[in-house]
Amino acid sequence: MKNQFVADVLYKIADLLDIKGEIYFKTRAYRVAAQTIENLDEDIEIIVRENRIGSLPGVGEGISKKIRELVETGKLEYFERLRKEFPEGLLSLLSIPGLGPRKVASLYKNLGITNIDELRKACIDGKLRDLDGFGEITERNILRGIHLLEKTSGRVLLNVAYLDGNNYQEYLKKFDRIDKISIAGSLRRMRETIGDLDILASSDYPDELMDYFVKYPDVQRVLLKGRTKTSVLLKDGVQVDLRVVGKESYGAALQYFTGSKEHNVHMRSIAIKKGFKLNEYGLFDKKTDKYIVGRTEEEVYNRLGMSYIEPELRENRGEIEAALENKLPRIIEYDDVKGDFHVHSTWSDGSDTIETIVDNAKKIGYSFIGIADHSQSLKIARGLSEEKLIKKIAEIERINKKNNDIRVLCGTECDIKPDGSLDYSKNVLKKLDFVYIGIHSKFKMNKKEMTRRIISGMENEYVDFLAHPTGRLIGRRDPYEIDIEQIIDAARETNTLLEINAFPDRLDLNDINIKFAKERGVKLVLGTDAHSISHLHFMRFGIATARRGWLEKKDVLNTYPIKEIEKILQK
DNA sequence: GCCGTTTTCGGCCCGACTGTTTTCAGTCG
Repeated sequence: MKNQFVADVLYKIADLLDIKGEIYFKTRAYRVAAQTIENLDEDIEIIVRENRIGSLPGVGEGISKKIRELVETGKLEYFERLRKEFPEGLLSLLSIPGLGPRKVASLYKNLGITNIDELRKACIDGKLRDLDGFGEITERNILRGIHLLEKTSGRVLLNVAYLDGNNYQEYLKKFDRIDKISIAGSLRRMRETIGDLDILASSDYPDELMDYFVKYPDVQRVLLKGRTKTSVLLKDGVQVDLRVVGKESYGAALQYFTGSKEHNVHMRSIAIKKGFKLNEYGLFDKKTDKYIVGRTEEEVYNRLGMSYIEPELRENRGEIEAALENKLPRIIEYDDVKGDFHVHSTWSDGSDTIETIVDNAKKIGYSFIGIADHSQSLKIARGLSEEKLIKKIAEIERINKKNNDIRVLCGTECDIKPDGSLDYSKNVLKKLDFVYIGIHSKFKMNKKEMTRRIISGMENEYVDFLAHPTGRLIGRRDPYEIDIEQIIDAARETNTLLEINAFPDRLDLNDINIKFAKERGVKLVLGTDAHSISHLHFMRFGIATARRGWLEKKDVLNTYPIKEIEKILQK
């Protein structure tokens, strides 16, 4: 699929046009089109072939032509020309906090700055302060921005932000003149990475609340401070924004600050069409400015003729249209999951014994727990030989006899070898309660070979689940070269469930592919890939990703009663 | 550049804060 490639080119065109000083609405048009392509659950090449580009929302005549050229030739003349007008590194300057297209253009035009290193030097030399609109403070802020960008690459993983957010929220709840408080922003939507953390509160004492907010022990620096908005930088590099609004605006503000930006833009344009004005203070009559609703999010959605939209769905991927028709799926809830399939024990590279894992699973309230250790060829992770695996099956039988309130399932995470064969014989595989397969070596095969390798694995009759299907590690390793559509189709044909690996740096499959798999009739299975009992709680992030992929309870094996799961696995 | 219960031209989401100004442009979300 070339979808991401096409979207990236459109985003870059928008950035370049911004720097060129093109009108805002033109560059926005490119970004809207890019977002549409990015969120498609269909291959753009097929859409081009069938002459359906023009029917995509936000894609008109001009951009249609450009997409066609890009898909058919792999290049775009217009983009190449535009790119030649500016040096290569200029776009990277836009990712520095505080620098937008106007300032970047001025830096380039007046000082000839083309990349981050040159900008850093110019700041240190005090060259920026003479430019219109720049000063000494700007220089310092840019230097800080560069430092921050290099330290954190701008975003943190969901689990880090989740912990920071909850701890901060607990601290703020101790302020006794606070009425309401919620996490908002991309953390509330449970995106896989979080740029900064948004917290919303309502209080009749905003000044005192802001004073209390900046005294949090983990605060490194206060970035800005006002009556309604204050931002701080935590010691771990995460930025936290607190917004304070009145009670009558709380729902509208929560809706607004939860985003996504694209969801909000769409919401507001619907409000306008229906004769309203929507902002963070409420829903107002467009003509008279009279306040209509705003205390709760439900009120806002309902008054606009929509059903309530869960935060995880708010990415402008069709949820607004579905809510208008009252056709949103009832997505899986966080307490629907009855157990975990993907847990490593001391038998391979896990740090806890099966008994400890079982005790913790019981405490969580699970009705089953699946132990899936590595297979024999994965020496680095102390993969089990067939003999050892047989012994492990016996140990799990013993543990099951001692425990009536939880069922322990013995599985494996069996390696798919480069030739597509599996790392255990069928004789052994058939003795297990379930079989995960996964890629753990030779990641750099070409697309055709890698796709064939994985599909060969799935064709084995004893295989139940495909672990971390794309192999990506967020921020560290790209997905393997695979044809995800072929994999999804093969999963349906071979009755293999695709995993949503809940480990925070994997979250694999991701939300878009999950939605795609569901639409193709494939079921999914959640696994934490826990290597210690503290990782069992990562399940939350897997469920969040399932919710972002529009999954319902029935789409996820972990929500079924254990009797039914055993029946399904025996087939 | 896109789009149409305000429509084929003229809008396009909108408010807060900062730094640089002396009334506002730029950035952010």
